[in-house]
Amino acid sequence: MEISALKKVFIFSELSEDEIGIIVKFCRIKTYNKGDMIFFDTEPYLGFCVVLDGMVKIYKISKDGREHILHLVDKSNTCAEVPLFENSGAVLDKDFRYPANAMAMEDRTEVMLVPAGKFIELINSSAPLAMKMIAGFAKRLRHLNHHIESITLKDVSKRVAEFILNEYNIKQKSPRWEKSLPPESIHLKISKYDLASYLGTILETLSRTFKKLQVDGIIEVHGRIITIKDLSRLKKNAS
Amino acid sequence: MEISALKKVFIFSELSEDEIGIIVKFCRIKTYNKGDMIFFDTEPYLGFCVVLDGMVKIYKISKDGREHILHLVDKSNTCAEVPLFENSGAVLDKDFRYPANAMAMEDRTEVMLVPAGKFIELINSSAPLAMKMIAGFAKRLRHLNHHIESITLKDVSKRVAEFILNEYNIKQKSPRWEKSLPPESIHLKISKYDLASYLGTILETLSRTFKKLQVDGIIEVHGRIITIKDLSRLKKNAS
DNA sequence: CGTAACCTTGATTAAGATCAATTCTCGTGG
DNA sequence: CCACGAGAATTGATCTTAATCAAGGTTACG
Repeated sequence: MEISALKKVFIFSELSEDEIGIIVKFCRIKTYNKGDMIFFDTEPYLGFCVVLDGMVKIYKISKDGREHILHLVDKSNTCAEVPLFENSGAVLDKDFRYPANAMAMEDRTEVMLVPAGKFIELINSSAPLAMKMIAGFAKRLRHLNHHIESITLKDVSKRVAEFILNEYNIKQKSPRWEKSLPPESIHLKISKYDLASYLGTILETLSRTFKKLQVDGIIEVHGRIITIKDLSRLKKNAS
Repeated sequence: MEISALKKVFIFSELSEDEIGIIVKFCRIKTYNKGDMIFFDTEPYLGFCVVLDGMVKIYKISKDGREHILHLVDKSNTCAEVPLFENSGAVLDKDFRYPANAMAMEDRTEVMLVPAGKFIELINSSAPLAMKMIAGFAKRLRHLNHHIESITLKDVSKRVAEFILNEYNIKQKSPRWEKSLPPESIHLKISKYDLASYLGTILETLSRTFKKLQVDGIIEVHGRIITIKDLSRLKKNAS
């Protein structure tokens, strides 16, 4: 793992190579295969995770066994930073647990664990780093607010349309992440089961919703490839 | 407005009276009546708000006119801080808007506006203040995650039970906020219409849900007073 | 005592969850 | 190369929950 890759991690992006070097020294990097657990919500909290490669899902299991995905963390993003700041530094408390479960979604998912105590020390001494943390949280807050809004105010079909549009826009911004794909197509990075859970519905309903959008000539679905056939109608659908 | 009251505001709690004095100097305090708008989501962003007294609801209106309450901000809490950090300091941008609408829920709701630019300067120079901001965001993130989980995984009846329990627990912690109320009763600070919106449902459904819990002997509802009759069953109900 | 805001209740409908049965896809070993 | 089997996805039939539509009741307050 080279330090340059870590500069892409948002909360580290403002730091110098030297500063990143200091952080890396007290971290542990581990590689997981698809389906491997990274942490459980029953485990004591040790620190937050940086996903260096692959994809991680953060999810909860309700009492009756249903699963709900809180978010999907891909390369260069972080998870489980929130508990860092919840107890004003008293993270060493043995009763402190991870707030959810984390599972690797791809083979060779690489995760760096940043120990809580060490990191708190560092952030206390660096205002710019603290600012970067805040910005990251702000972004996520905004996203969650929007997500709640979607789930409570929109029906499944609108949420799906919105999701596709969103992925499409992200793809437009980052030039050719996948080259073999035509520009009007997107590639789902997760299974439809997981996507359904993320959108606050279930697999069957998602499947039917895709079908309807397809029959209406708005999109085309081939496995994990979704091709937009009628962008303006898709937009209208997302409302 | 005395400075001591501002020390109760979470993000200011770490500051000295002198430092708070500096902040207050560049802020503007305004009083609103019930139903008055504090800001609209179409308005340019000027800064964040501290609710000094009363209650404020933060909400969005969907295209078809439905309203959804994102959160309720009471005395000593803040709102609209997220945009502060979203544009890495470029908050002076005229295109920057408030992310939602804010309305006063009570007469004589007192709100202090903290201008974005001035506050960013301040926070850049103060690590403890930055830490406080982060902690506040972390707390809110946790709450939103939990809220999403509730809305997607639980039915209305469970959400209502959970809400009542939560209010009950908060009341237990803060000794005698309302003295005339028996300990097993809670007082809704908002209308049932607003509560329904907050819980991701509608007034009629909430009304029926209260009714069912009442018929089952779990709670008793008299206007805005809810009395818990069977705590253990309420807990079981919240699952 | 009248009216407006707030709340309750009932009847109906629609969206989506659940249950169940297939089919599709793809990696693995024979 | 084929066959098998597991996981993923589709499709259909049915059922449940909660939204919608509609009407009436309560409360608060001038």
